[in-house]
Amino acid sequence: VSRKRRATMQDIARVAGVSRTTVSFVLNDIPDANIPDVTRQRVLQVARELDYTPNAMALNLARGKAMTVGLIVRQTAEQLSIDAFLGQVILGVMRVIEAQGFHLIIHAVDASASGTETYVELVRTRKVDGLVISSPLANDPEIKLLHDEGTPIVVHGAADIPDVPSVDVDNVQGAYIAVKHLLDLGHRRIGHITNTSLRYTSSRDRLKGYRQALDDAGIAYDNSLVFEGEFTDLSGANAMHRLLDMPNPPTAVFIGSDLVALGAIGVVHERGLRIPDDISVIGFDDLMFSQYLQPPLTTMHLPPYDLGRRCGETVLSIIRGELPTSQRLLLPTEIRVRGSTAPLR
Amino acid sequence: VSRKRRATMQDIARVAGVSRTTVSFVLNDIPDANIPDVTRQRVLQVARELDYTPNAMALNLARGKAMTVGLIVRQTAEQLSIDAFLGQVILGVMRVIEAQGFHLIIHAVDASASGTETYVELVRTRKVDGLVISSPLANDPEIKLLHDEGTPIVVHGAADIPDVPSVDVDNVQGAYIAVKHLLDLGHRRIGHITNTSLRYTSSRDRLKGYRQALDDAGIAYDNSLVFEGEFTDLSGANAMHRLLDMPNPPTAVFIGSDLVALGAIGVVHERGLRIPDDISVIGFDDLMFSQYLQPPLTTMHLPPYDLGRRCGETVLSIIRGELPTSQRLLLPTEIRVRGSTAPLR
DNA sequence: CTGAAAGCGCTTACAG
DNA sequence: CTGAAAGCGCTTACAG
Repeated sequence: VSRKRRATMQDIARVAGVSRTTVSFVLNDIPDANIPDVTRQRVLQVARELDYTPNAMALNLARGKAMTVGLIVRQTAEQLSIDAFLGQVILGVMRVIEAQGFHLIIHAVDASASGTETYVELVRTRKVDGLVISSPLANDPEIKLLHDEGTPIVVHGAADIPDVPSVDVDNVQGAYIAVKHLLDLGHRRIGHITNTSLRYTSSRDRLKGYRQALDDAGIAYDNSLVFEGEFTDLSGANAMHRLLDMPNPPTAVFIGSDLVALGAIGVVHERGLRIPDDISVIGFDDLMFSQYLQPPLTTMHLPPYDLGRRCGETVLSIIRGELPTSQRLLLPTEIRVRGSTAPLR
Repeated sequence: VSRKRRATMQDIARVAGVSRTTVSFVLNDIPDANIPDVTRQRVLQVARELDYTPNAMALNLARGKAMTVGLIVRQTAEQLSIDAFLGQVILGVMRVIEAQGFHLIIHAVDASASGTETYVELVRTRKVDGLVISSPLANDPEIKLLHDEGTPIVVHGAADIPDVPSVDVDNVQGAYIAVKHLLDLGHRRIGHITNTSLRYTSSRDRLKGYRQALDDAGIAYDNSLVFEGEFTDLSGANAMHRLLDMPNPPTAVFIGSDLVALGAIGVVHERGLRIPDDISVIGFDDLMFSQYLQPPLTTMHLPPYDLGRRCGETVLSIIRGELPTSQRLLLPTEIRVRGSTAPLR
């Protein structure tokens, strides 16, 4: 079962009795090269007979483009396993770039690792023409570095790196809407469990929205009502325990991630409390299963596919040398009011 | 912000005052080339100064290897969005191949599309050295074709293509265990909703396990108790409606996918019935959220990360020219008994 | 209209 | 020990 040697342009040239140049011109449909139709047809015919397919490595080397973009996912194995979004984001990026003849190399790097040598290598070796970096930390030094070197790069999920184009969901606004919803229901003592460490901008922005909403309602920010989640259900469970252990626990809680909410909700049930009767819960992300919880989870819906699509469009436009129209693209989020939130009793 | 031109071996050779050959020998640490240490150090020094990184396109062209493997996902956008496994499988493949210096190109192709021109192109253009194909249909003609042409290829999630190496979960055994569990609880009238169309081998194998378990218990197979799911919660809802509309509905149902089960469970609740009191439900896949349902879903646990890992190891060994030790690798599945199944009343 | 030639950046026998 | 040269498979000015 040895691999059969594939035909090259050289082979076509030989069989068709023309030069490699002519073959290249015909196959690439070069407009200026006025190849007579007889020659053209002959070349095409031979190419078909030899089952010719261009060698991408040679072609890309000659053209100086890898025709590949890298998608860097900054998450640990665990986070990745439960991130229901990833598939959609990947798909969005993929569809857009494949439509332009590019392919997608995906690479995961642990959030903990410095990661310098991993994805920087991808661009230094020119295996990729550009990068989409998902969920980086608040200040990844490599990103700025790569960007300053002229690497086409777009950040998804964090946006405070100066000058680097980014696509993100409007976390501040989303969190604001979520907390506003609770306030409108009459809640005044509202807890918050972040989606992850405050080293992540998503987490910081959602906290900011939470604070703004409270502020606008004239409620003082109480730091003892805020706990950090860590992308996991377990972290949500821990935080909820501490919230419920308080002498004066909140009547509602805004959780920055449906996944984290899952663990938190489990704890509420474990303790024999009822949602939303005893405590209202609103999440963030609108994961697929959120609507199936008992009661269905009120949450903020994100557009993961669109996020991927916009990321893809942005890198491509930078690669093509067009400047992106917007340096920073914020996609809106939408509230999905379901059964887990109710008026304060 | 124009991209700065990166140094080439030529540059190093010029600056260090040696030939490109010598540079290549030093940088690649060729054992036979007995380069004197002074020369070696000088070359390495210059390489460092020029911030040299080899050009992957040139290197790969010269070596005739793309150092890339493709992961083909045969799912529609919708399926992909809710497939919580994908992330883990991708990660498993990635970790293994990156450890060997390879990268992962991921490509989704609609289950409906014939898909000939999409991923076959990936290998014809030599953009990838091998392929992992996930969840193909029962008989994808391209796979056999590629395999016969000598393409290193491993199939994940279907395994009845002659001679083509595959890695899968033991679906027959898993389904058998699941149904056996219901039988042991005293159920005799057991419905089945498949995970997807019977064109998929996973679906067929799970149906087979269901039949075997019934058979071993001396229960005749009743076709009217079996409905096809389609990877979606909605399809599960539809099937459950039909099951419950029967004059003599089942007391338990084995659903070939937790996702499909989600829809089915919703219908049970909608109708005011209780799980497991009125009907026992067992799923398959053990998705992350399954344990959080009310009641927690009894289901069969799969090892997605390991599946990815084994797939990666297998393609790599084929690429390296070692024959895979096992043509067909079946990973075991484990039952997770939780609250959704109970003894027949 | 078409070919010879140089180039993309690397590898690797083959000579000295 | 090290260099000149051919090769990987393509592109693309530059001549005729």
